[in-house]
Amino acid sequence: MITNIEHIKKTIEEHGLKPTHQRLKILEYLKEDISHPTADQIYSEMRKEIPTISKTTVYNTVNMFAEKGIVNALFLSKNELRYDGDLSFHHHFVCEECGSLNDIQDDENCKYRDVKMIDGNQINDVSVYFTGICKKCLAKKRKGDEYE
Amino acid sequence: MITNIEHIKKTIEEHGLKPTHQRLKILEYLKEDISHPTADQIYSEMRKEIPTISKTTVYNTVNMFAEKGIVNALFLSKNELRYDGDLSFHHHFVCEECGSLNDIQDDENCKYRDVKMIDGNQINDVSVYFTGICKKCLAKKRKGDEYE
DNA sequence: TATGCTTATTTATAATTATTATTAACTTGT
DNA sequence: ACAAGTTAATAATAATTATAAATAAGCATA
Repeated sequence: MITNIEHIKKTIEEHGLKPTHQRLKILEYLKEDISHPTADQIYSEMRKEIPTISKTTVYNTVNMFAEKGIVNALFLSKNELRYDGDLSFHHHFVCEECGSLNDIQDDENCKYRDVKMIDGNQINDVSVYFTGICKKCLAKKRKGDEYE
Repeated sequence: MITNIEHIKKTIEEHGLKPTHQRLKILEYLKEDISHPTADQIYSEMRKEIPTISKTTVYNTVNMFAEKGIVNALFLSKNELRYDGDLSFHHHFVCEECGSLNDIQDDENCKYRDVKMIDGNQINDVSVYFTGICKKCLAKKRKGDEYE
């Protein structure tokens, strides 16, 4: 699926927002970048193309996007609110060693996917977060062990 | 299960920490209170019994507890880091309307409970967060509809 | 049991950082 | 050109962390 600029524009308009230059660029970036950037990282990236952009605009825009459900806000660790333009059902893994964040594809182990109601509460969304030690850090550890 | 002060003390010592008055009281509170308080709420509560306690101590203590795995840190929304003294496997539900936070007991729908490895990454912990509209807010809405 | 010494812990203060509020300037469509 | 919405610059707020001084606890020695 190609996420071209026309598609981006359509998404923004469909949610009742005007497709301004800033909004188009920010959403385009969030759809293409898989690193789940913070508002500050988005700001730095946007300044390359829109040098006059302000942090306020970035915050306003991503907040609106998140409210409208155009992107997902990820609460992964203290002082780090990240944004994810990938709306497909997937999970997130944070490495306790290096702090890296990776997507985990749902493999049918989470049966909550289609749950609509629990204990009388209406469920709109489910997020699954994993923490542990990532592939790379495990390899590094094993390599370290050889010389101990 | 009674979480008495001796048990609290043992838990702290077993994790290599000295069972100071402040630490005992903070952990005792986190084990008894089910409201998942923020650091600030813990600070307010502790001042009732330890009027000289500082915020720094609260932050240091809960950070250490979370690092050692004595309590869980919950990242639920921006600007709100909450702490949970209940280490049993359970999930959390945040109401989009009123912001309330409730526990959700695991009902075997999350098969990730015992997963130890995904894509070569070592999994140490899994957290499931639900968002939606809580029982109370649903009732309020229905009541409101009657008069529309 | 008391005394000093050492280290860990707590406290008070200041600094930092992420985010939001405010308001003026700017765009865009009619 | 006008009106409405959007952006940008600045200031304000709030959560958290850093720093360093004060306190408390542990322990050996007398």
